[in-house]
Amino acid sequence: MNTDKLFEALSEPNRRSILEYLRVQDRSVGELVELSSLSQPGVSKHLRILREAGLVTVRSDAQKRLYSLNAKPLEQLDDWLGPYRRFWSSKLDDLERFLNEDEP
Amino acid sequence: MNTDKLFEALSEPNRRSILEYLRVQDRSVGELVELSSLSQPGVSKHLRILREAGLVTVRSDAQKRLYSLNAKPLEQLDDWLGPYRRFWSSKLDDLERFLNEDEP
DNA sequence: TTATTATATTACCCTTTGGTTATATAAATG
DNA sequence: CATTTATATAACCAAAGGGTAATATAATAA
Repeated sequence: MNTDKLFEALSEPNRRSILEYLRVQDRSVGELVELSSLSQPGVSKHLRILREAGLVTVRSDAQKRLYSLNAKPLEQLDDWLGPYRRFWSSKLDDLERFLNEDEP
Repeated sequence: MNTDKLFEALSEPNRRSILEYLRVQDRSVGELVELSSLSQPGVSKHLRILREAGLVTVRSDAQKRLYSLNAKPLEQLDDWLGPYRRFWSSKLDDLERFLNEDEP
């Protein structure tokens, strides 16, 4: 899945909220509408973007559509963070200092 | 620093590129212009947004302005990912299965 | 089959975004 | 001080984004 689309999908606060609701349990569109402060089409539009980013999956249950979190793509985000980790980990900063200890 | 602003800043591919350039070494605006495919004002605008998200810092060197990466805010992203990790870590998935082994 | 329920799409609106060119500002240099 | 160099801001524009009401679709229920 595309990294650009992933970041794009995550850039919207309402979409991140939806992911957090789905982290707790699967939800129908109607439930997500109640949980959010959005209209039904609003929620559906966000769900579409999340689906296209691979962050959620749907299955049908009678007339309802149940959405589930699919966190797999977030692993990409974790990977993206990888090279930046050393910059905020103070322990590694110490290690760096140690490795560069040649200078006076 | 604000989480919304952080995600927003990271949602733009050119801005993520700039961060990667700065991960290697500090850069003047002019250098970033050459590295990117953007106009000088274009780069300056992105740098402003990165600055406001706390992801870069500036210092002056003669007429130049040298930008540095500040990865600290990315720790927030790492934290945000926290609760999602268990969803993609297959090892933990195995642990979950084990913990739920009561069911036939 | 018709009506009801649940969701997706369409059509619109307004605001924001990302890009550019032109211009202002700031520092160094002749 | 005038000029050059380097960057930031302003002004502007087209496109995208996010929101809603209205409408289409899909599945169940009467």
